[in-house]
Amino acid sequence: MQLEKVVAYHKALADPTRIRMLILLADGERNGLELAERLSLAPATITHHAAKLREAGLIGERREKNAIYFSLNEYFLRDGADAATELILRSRGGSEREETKTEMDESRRSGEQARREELEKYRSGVLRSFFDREGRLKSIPAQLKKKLVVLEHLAQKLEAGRKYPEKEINAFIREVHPDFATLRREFIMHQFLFREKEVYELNPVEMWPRWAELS
Amino acid sequence: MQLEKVVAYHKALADPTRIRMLILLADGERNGLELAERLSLAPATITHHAAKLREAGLIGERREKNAIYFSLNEYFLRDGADAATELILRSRGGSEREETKTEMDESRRSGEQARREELEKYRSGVLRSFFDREGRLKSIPAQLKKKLVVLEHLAQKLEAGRKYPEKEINAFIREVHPDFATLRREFIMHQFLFREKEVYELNPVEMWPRWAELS
DNA sequence: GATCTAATTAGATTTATGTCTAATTAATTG
DNA sequence: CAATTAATTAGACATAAATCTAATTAGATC
Repeated sequence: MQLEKVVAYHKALADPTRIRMLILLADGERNGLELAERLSLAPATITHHAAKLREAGLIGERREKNAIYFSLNEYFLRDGADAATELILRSRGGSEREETKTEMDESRRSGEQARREELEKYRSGVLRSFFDREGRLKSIPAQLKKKLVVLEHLAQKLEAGRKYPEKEINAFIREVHPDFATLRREFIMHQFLFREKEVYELNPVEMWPRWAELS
Repeated sequence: MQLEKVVAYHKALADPTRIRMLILLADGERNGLELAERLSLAPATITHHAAKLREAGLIGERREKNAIYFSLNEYFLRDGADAATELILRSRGGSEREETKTEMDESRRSGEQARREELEKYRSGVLRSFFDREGRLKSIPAQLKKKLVVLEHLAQKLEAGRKYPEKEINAFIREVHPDFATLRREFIMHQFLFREKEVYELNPVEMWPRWAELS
């Protein structure tokens, strides 16, 4: 998933030897033995680190004779850095009030409490109007906020960390609505689920969209 | 040093739990127990991760009552990402020829060989004219390229990985030139050395400036 | 095909890291 | 000051990671 990608990227850069390799490569191609020599390491160690950099997409390689020349993938380097900040900061932005709890007096606090209740009322209202008594989805809401409420409700029935093959996801969705293809796509688009080669998995809740902040 | 800072930053982000904490914090302050609850972890685990995020400067904290509220330091998040790409890509840029070894025929190759010899000739020329027979520096070159040759020459006499207290560095420099303050500053400015509270240490050679590419 | 060079794999070792439980400290409130 | 709540520390455990040596594979060359 996105999260794991970001973690892998940072893991790749979380070692001084690998950074030094990249600095060297930023200056031009180098083969394994050259890198080993420059960094005073055994060739096997270079192979080890090269594998990690390769997985993160940070280097390219090219064979010449029986040597392999590594090069820096500058694009991925910049791109990975962006992906991380975006993943983390994506959500934040809407409210932006930044009002600390210290400053909140009792009346405000109960105002917050009231808001929570109001949201829950909105939520249950949406659910009541879009699901029938058997728990089947009558239709897919057109309005974004309502759609997210519905998707969240369904996503909560899935198990965190468990891997669902496509068939299973389809079956799960079909239990509540015939158009499993559309709903499956919505789950992906809105980051409730992520797919990795035909296998679906729940994203951590922090990555789910926050409909409460929508108009 | 810079390198270690960059590594520490990436280490901090190289764990899914910590990323999830930051995502949560991007949405607003949270105290330890709240985080533990949201992530289904023991409070002690949050303390552990908070320490790492704190070291990397990625979070701020604020005490209220007997709870501690953490918040995302958005500035450091973006800044750290930049620092990394800059450290790696800094040097590259000058030549930019990007001509692979495959394309190089024999004549080109010997041209490269010739260049290397020429550089070495330049280098020894500079050293001969700026150092006297006792190995003392006659004067600090004004021209950047020559200055770098001189600094590199001196830096090579220091031991990689060893920590030099200020006194020692001063003594080392004074052996070849009376103005140790100026030279010490030059070493820092040009990234041969880095300082961390009165202690100096050699940067890895990849971080040294490449005078060969200067005019 | 024998030889050489470069890279990889396998396996061992050591160190670092993430998580937990239990005990402890810190601050707040009755 | 007793009781409560939140955070930290200490220690244990399990897993992951970095490095090395030795053996193996891959390609090129004689």
